[in-house]
Amino acid sequence: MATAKTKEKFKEYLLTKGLKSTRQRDIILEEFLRSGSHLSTEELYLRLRRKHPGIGYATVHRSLKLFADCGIAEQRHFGDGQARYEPTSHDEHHDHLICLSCGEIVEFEDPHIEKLQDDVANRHGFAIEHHRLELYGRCRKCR
Amino acid sequence: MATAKTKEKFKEYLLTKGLKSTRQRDIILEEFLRSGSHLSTEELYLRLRRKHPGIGYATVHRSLKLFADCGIAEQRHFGDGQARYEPTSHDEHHDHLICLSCGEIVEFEDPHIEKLQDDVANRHGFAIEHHRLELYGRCRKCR
DNA sequence: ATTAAATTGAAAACCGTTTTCAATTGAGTG
DNA sequence: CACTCAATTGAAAACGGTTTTCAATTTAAT
Repeated sequence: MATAKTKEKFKEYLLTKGLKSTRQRDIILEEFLRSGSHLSTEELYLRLRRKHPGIGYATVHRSLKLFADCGIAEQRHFGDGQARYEPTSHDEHHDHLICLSCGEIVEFEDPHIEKLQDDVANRHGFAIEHHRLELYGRCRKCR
Repeated sequence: MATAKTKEKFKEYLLTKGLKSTRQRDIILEEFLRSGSHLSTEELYLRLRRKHPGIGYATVHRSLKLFADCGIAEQRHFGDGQARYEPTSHDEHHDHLICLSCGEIVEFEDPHIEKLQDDVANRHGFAIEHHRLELYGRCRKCR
């Protein structure tokens, strides 16, 4: 858990951009890192409200965007029409399995697939910046 | 171009559901099939308006959903926040390369990748219903 | 023709996201 | 420690794509 390092990186980012370190940002980042992956803005906002009723939705929203700009979070879109954020993992890039029944989201890595994707891109003359691979179905419990 | 067959399938679908065949639906389906892939509701609506100014946005929207329910169209979401529809292809399943500069969308097939996806799903006990693979980057012209 | 149900177009509602704005706070400066 | 000024905040409004509502119209079966 590189929580300290992540906070460091965020502080660094704020400095270089002339932005300010605030109580709210600290609290939101803390909760974001504690709460695990794939949270929507709404979900994070609701969690925060338990202990910090003063923090507004807009601030949560803006903080998540900041985290993404800074590189410590990534925005994702699964099929349900709302943005979700996950802390940037410093391991291998990963993709997602999503259960259509219970909503569970499982991460996986497969370098072999990544390689084949690069091949496809090359074949079409594309310079890939990022990709998205999601497998939707029923998890072991739900089927 | 299995246009006739597609129209047939749609008529069939309307019948079995007790829905009605209308002038508007005919026109919208015609234009949808003529216009090629990956159109948003808005885009299709604008095209239609040229020759058929009477047709409303809501009707285009509802027709596209009907087409999807019927199985002759599929809804997609690429990164730009609006739904796009493409006629269901009866060939191999395909995925997409999307150019971040010009918005061009190229289709590709790769059975090898599909196979590896199935392997991943099995490993995690998932029964896959569908998947989504999109490669975002710059196309040959744009880079 | 008659009828009942489905469909239509315009406008309003919806919902997640983003912006506005006045009040507050953070962090350098004298 | 004030002081200042830009950045930030929370509430509410605006936004943009999607979906629904509703009265009028059309369809298809009688």
